[in-house]
Amino acid sequence: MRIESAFLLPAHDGLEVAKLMSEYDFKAIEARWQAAWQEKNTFCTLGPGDAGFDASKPKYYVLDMFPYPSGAGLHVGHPKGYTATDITARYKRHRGFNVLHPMGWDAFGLPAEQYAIQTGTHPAVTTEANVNNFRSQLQALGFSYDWSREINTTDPNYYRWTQWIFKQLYNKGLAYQSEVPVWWCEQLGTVLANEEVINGRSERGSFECVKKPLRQWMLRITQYADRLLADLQGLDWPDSVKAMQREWIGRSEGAELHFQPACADGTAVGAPFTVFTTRPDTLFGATFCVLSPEHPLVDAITAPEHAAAIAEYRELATRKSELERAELQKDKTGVFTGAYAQNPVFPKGDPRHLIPIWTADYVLMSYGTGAIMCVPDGDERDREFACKYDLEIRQILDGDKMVHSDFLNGMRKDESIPAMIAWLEENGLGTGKVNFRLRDWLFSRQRYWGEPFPILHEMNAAGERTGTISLAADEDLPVSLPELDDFTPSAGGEPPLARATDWITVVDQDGKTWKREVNSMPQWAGSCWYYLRFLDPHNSGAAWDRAKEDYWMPVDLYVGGAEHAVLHLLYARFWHKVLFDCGLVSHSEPFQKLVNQGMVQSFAFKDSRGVLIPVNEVEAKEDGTYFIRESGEVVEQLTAKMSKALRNVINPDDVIREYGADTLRLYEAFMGPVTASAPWNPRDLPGVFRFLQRTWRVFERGIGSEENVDIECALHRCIKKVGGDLEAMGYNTGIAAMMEFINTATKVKLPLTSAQAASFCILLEPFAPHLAEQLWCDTAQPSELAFASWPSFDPSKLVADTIEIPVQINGKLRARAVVATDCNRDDLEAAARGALAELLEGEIRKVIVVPGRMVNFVMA
RNA sequence: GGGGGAGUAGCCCAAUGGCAGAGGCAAAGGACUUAAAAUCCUUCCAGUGCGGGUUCGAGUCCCGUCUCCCCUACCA
Repeated sequence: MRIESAFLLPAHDGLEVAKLMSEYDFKAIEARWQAAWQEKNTFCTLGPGDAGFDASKPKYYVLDMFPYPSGAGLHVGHPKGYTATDITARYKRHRGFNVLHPMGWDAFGLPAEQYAIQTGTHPAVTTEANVNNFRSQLQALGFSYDWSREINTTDPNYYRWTQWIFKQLYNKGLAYQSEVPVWWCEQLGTVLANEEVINGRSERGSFECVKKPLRQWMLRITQYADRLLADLQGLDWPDSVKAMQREWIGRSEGAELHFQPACADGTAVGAPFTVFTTRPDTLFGATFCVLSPEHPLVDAITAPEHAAAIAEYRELATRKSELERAELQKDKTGVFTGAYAQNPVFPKGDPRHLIPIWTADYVLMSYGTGAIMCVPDGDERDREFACKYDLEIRQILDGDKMVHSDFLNGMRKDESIPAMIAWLEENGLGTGKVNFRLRDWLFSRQRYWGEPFPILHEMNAAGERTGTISLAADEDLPVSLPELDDFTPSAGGEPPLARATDWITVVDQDGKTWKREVNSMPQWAGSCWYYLRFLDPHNSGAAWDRAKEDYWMPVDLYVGGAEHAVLHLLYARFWHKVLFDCGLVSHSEPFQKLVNQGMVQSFAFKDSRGVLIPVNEVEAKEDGTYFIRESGEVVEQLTAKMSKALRNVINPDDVIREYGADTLRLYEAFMGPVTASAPWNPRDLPGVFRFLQRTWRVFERGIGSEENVDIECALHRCIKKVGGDLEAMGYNTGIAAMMEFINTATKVKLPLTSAQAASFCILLEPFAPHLAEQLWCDTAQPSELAFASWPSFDPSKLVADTIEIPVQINGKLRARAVVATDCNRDDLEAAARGALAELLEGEIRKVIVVPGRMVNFVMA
């Protein structure tokens, strides 16, 4: 692209510059308008309490999942979602909404801390540099964020309120300390939440994790399990995300029942144990029980002659990491304890009364009660185990009917389960019970770069904790992070905050000594409520103003990646419900509509052995196949995630440099439906770039005084289509409609009228705002483009006077009839008969006439 | 094993149950040009993974089946 010297004139001479330009110079245009938006605070949003705020207008809160500002900067996946929300935000402004469209930084987290450990650079320094980089990258894309509302979770003025919300949780009894077996990751030097451990490895870094008992802070999310489940129903969320949350909460109905352990001779030994089952009605078929190796009762009931074998098995199980357990998959192992359980449905002396108790690691201590009753006739896993160890299999099911089950015989499960629960409760043997997979949320980490807890532990004279806890007073918030220069865990495995000896010790007015909590909050804390802080980001007296919350909430559109389907979205819903119960927010759910944008993938190449080859080692042949440059070996093209190793990462800065931000935005939106994943295909970029160029050329013709009917019809079709598509987030088809219009205008070779130009600029603005602003300015439109009313379309201009209607016989196209557009049923049928003529000889059974659409004759 | 989603032209992708094609890429031809690039114009191509069903009419709805992607998994 040629740069003329005129382009270098300052922005305020823009009108003159535009006249000198002969080509679409995106660089000058984008720089100019980004500066203008910033200077004029175009996208600064007023809210309740602000002077000039118009409360009569409807509101629209459109939110992106705010990013973690990584050192790698933005990649082209980020703008896919951000472009979608920006298009919608800009569209809603044209529709007269007060639009809240903010951006911020989820900036606490591990990478900055690990970088600090390696280099000594303070995480705050790294974070600030990364944030500055992210901000300028986002601004280069021309997003209409209200930057005056920018927030950063690591800002003490922000985490002050994160701590304040924690206090509300604590005061409601939802935060507690517990010595729990937790996932400990040696490499990361911290504990992790269940959700952060996948197959025994850390989600971040994929390091091995082990279970270890430690004193930790927990949040009672389980208390909200039922509501978190039930309220999913009213949300406009993807089914997949709802399904994932449902599974994660894992509600299952069944019963708990109690078994008395006994020796081989039937004498009771040890305390009764409880099992959870979804099929208590299969108790007549229970032929053994299994306790998890970690179950506390195992030692107590093990018969002496089995003690050695049991000890060895338990030792093996504890050493086996969760990873190994998962890898061994279905290969079940177990050991007999030598003890028996009394099956209460059979009398003493009945050979079916005593059933052996085994221990096996396919039963997990972390689910249910850590003990199960086994019904090999009903459960596949139990059957497999029974077969392997030659345990009894007793039939209780015939098809879907119960058999050999006394009072349950002949019933289906919908009758037999309640019947059995009633019987159990009557006899004091068990109760109906709802069980959840959801565990309480492990809420503490052993990190520096996180929110400190507003917690003080009382110390006695000997320097020991008394167990009394007090909360930091509201006026003492924030509890700021102390300065450190060593971020590694301190001696004795204490978190890095334990190194800040001055910071830790607090002496109160009475001279009593307290020590600060040295754990910190997990990264999720800040993202649990950031959407509320955006409403009132500079409020120093409260987390948010209630009137502002009342006006803006809930979030109308929330866009982000599917990877947050359970973690962030479940935690945020939990906090929001707690805030709702505290009377601090007006709705029980924060995010009304959720959309997961698809992944932007990239091409990769695979050789004949299946090895992935970096993109820069591959060249294309003329016939469209690919080969390795050095060896000449032909490789297969496939779609993969972008990764440094494959060298197929696309940097948005490069795209902006070559084609401009408008082209990048347009391409991201044109790739396909916003929810679909698709590979970044550099060959498609010139297509959208050409569209912008053609648009530029159409406007280069200047403004015409005469209204051309073809252009006018095409424009009204375009207005209708783009508006409808934007309501449905059909960005790709909306762009196609604008291309259609520009193609028509290009062919007609006449200038647009001023009104036509204005309408088209408004349609274009959400997608390619810089170019739209320039054209708006060049055609001397009054008012401000960003808030110009969306044009309306004239239905009479949408269609021609006559249309061609397909005429079918038995659903097959046989002729066409040209009729007036507003042709009625009878006239249409007559015209159709005329078009078919002699083909209609024979019995006509039925005639289907759809005015404006088609005619179908059903013939014998 | 369970759950979610997708299969339409050489490729990406459109089609309130109503003529399979809006748009883009690629390809071919032409105009312009000394030439090339750019630009403009024109053209080419599938019957919708497969098998049934409902319907006057199915890419679209229902049943079955195959393939691919994502999530999840001894959850009792």
